[in-house]
Amino acid sequence: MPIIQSLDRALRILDLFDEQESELKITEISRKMDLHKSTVHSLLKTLQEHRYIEQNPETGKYRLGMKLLERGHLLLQHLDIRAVARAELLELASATGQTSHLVIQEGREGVYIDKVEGPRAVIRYSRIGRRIPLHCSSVGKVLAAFMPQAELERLLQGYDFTVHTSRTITDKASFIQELEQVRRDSYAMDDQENEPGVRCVAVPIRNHTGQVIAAVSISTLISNVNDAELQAFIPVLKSSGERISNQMGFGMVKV
Amino acid sequence: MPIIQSLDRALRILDLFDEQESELKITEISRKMDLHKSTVHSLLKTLQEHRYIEQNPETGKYRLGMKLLERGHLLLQHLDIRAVARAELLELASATGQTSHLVIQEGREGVYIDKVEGPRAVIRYSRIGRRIPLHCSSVGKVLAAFMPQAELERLLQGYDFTVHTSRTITDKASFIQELEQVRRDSYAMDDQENEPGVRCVAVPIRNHTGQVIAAVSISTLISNVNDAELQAFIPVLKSSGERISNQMGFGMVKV
DNA sequence: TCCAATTGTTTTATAATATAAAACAAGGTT
DNA sequence: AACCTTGTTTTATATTATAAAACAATTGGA
Repeated sequence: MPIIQSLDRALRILDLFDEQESELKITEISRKMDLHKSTVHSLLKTLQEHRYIEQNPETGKYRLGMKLLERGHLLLQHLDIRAVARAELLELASATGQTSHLVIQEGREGVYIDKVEGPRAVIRYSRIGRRIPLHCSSVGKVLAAFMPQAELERLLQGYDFTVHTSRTITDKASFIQELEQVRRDSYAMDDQENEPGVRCVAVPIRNHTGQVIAAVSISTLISNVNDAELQAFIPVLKSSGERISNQMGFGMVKV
Repeated sequence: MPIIQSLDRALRILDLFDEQESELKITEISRKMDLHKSTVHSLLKTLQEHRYIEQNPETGKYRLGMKLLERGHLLLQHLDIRAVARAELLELASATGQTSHLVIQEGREGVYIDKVEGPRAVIRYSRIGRRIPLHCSSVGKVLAAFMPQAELERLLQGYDFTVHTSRTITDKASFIQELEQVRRDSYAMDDQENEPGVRCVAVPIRNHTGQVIAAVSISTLISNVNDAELQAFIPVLKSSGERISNQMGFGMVKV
């Protein structure tokens, strides 16, 4: 495998640090790497320029730099939530027989980014990439309920509570009350508010900082799924949401 | 400033990724960097070997690798302990009037990584970055007592029990016995073993896995602090150590 | 289905750079 | 004050990184 020796060496310098050794001297690195100290110096100065390494001004020693944190966070953001959630969506669809969705927020709407139809599913309208309103969908209520307060206030400025069915929430005060209920219950339901005859429940998905980044839901027809069956789906869905969140880093102890 | 060009280029490749672009093709990187694609390929393969970059097997594109997360977490650990402990050191110094230290292990010694001098403090010899022996200091005894058994055995192989005062422990058997006492008491004391006239007590700091990663101590002069006063410092110090450990994730249960 | 275009990967000659020896500057210890 | 250690700088040259060329694999369009 082709390799760039000087890059290889620099990355191995980054590996020298561990929990006990947060700082290292040039001469220590030189000895551990069996490289001349002026070679080590050049490598360190390049790493330093890019902020992967910094020099403690008090001791002259070197330590890991903030760029690692920055790039590491970016990586976390990129972890494909779809890939992580896919197995859970399959499991939900199988366990309930219904359609399960994965939705993220884009601006003032939700967007379907994945969907699995169960064996008894008859919900066909949703499509990946399609948008869904926040005020009258279970996933939308979840996303709105758990967004930061300031962001929610900005969202509601001039928000258009379009009527979808006779049961749609159409005023701000009722919506806010609904969101408080969602926070208490840790799930949301839209009971024919978006589509006549269709009931959905949704729960939040959190990332490593606890921030809600998506919602996962189960969608049903009232003609196919009675009240008791729907209620029984809620803990199953909650467990699923928790597992996805864990895989997204939520609950990982601050390290 | 001296610079390694190939390292510089590799680190700039890592900078190309952002929130919108989590994956990049070799040809895209080649164009953005104005480098030949075989040059880019070599850089990417070296980064990949060290897990700073990985290749999506489905698309052939490249993305940031898990090593950034790992090194980033390590950095967080290093940052946190000083920042987290700083407030406690200030509190300890204030509450006891003495000097408080934060020490981590490096090889066969401890290293001061922070220090706060209290209003009644007269201990001046310690300096950040300075090393301290494990066998005759309170912080050293803590670090040795709570390290993994195999690591302790390796440490003691050929360990030089240098004499610092007439009270220094100078043989392995006595030292091991002392460490057993430290484990039972959950604190260590050096009673003029490192420096005549100086007595110190120290307690462990644990991370989220329970591993001891540092020690925090109070240092006193026997001429300024009598036995009863020193004994009264111990529970204060223990509480401080526990608070620091909690902030380092120790004791947190995974959701 | 076939073919062209594009992209990823490999090889290797040589232009360009990384390396370390030597020297200097700064800090720490005795 | 003197000596030792460590960090930093300079520069000749040994060594490597680079890219041109070629090949392999994949993708997209007709």
